[in-house]
Amino acid sequence: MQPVRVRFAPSPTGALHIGGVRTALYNYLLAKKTNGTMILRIEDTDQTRFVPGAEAYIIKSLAWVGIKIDEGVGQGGPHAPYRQSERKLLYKQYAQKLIDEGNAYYAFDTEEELEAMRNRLKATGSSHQQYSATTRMMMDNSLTLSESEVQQKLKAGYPYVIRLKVPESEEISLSDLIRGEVNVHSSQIDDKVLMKSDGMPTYHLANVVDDYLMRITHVIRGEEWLPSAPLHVLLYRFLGWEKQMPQFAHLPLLLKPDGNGKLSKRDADKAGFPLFPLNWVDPTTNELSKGFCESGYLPDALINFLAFLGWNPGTEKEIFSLSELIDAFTVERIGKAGARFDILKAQWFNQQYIKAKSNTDLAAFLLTSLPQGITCSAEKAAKICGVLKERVTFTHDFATQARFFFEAPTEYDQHVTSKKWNDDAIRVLTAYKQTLSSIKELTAEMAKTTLEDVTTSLGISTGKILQALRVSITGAGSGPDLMLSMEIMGSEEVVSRIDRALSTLKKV
RNA sequence: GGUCCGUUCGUCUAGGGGUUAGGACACCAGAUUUUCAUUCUGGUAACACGGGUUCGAUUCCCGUACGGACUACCA
Repeated sequence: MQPVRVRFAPSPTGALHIGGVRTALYNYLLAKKTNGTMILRIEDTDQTRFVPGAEAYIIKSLAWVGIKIDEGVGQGGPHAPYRQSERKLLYKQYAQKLIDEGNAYYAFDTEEELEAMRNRLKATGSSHQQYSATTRMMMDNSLTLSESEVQQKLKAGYPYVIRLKVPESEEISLSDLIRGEVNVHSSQIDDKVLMKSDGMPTYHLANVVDDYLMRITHVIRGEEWLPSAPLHVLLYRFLGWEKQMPQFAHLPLLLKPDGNGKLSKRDADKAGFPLFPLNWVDPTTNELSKGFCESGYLPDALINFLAFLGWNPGTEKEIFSLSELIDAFTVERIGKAGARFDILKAQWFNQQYIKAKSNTDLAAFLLTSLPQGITCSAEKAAKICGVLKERVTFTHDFATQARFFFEAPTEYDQHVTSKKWNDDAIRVLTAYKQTLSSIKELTAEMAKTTLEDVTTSLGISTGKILQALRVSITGAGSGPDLMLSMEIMGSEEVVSRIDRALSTLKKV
């Protein structure tokens, strides 16, 4: 396949939704697969929705998940600037061309007039209340006004927009890489605003102009854009760019985990899972949106999970690194139907990726989240992670599950003590700690054989007292391999903990 | 309401005119583990419905239902 030029084009209105991350990912996969170019374009043509920090957040998020931008905001490139607000002047000439050639027109209608038009139409029972071929001649625009009236209004500084003059009756078809042929009748499309009264283009114009200028070959975006795709086709045609029109691929949506509808932040909050790559604090409301990163997910796991929401390689392999995804990816294998977001599956992927990491890599997660005042060598942290990794789902689980390595228990699980703390246990532990105290370098193997020696000499089965030993050392009834844990703690610590348990739990 | 898009186990999905409709997550059971977790083995569970086309349709066509997106001077 020829190298593609694809773009991810979010608008900086807040945190980057996970669906956006998936869109970016699919773009990226195709770009890398074909040795092409991944472009980041910021679509900030709506100045009223601009949110400070959002752009930086988007860039940071993409970097975190491992999506590298070849060209675009924060990166530069031959088609700079990549921020639409900075390209403002560019769009005007194309709008002008459309007007000059009779494919667009000025419209001076006020908001009230538009509203009145809609109400009028609604009252007559019209199926759609749009500014279109059937209504445009009743409105205040350069189609109904005389040339001199128009010039006069423009000179006088009347606010105006530029609207596309959509053909009255024509079948518009486009071929979508995922959905095949899609046909829409032009009568269903309204005369969309191309240039707003503040001089900014709308998405429709800006997106077509920029995709053309930036030589975009494939537009991969969410399904919510499918209804306006025919409009874009029209724009390419009127601008004379039909031959350079990119291929379209409209991605299926990410759906709510239960029930139906587009996945939203509300659903995520309700179900208690993150919906954004990184934590995000809304600058105006101060509201925190949780990120996958801070919630203990590994970027590779997230990517793997996301890639499989709407795409699959057609084999039974499920664990794919980013570079394996690049190799396996094809647009043909993207599905058509929306995919529910199942956080349990994401957790499973995360677990798999954590288990696959080396102990030394994992140690970083423990080391960085150790409570104040606790120190731990990298070597010891790696050992701890080694015994813990099979039982961990999130990166922060290391710190919580490793607690007992650093802090002797102050209380003991009553369920265990009430059942397992008995005379036999006390006899074994008393003898065991004595033997242990003579051992300098305790290994798991030694811990085990010594324990067996003690129990057999006392005629008590090891299994009967093991829970008591665990609770005396960790305070809990369950945890990682006890002997290995004892090795990591060292005999001195183990002995003192058994001692302490013996004195606090003496009578039951 | 209108337009467009979609519909295989609870979820993500494979498949495709004749299959015991496959896998994964979740769930359940058993085994391993002195605990929990892991791991292993097994199990429950799906082609939305109705018409065609066909010797035969889950697969192709048409409807219906249901779901979703869109319907702004937002993207």
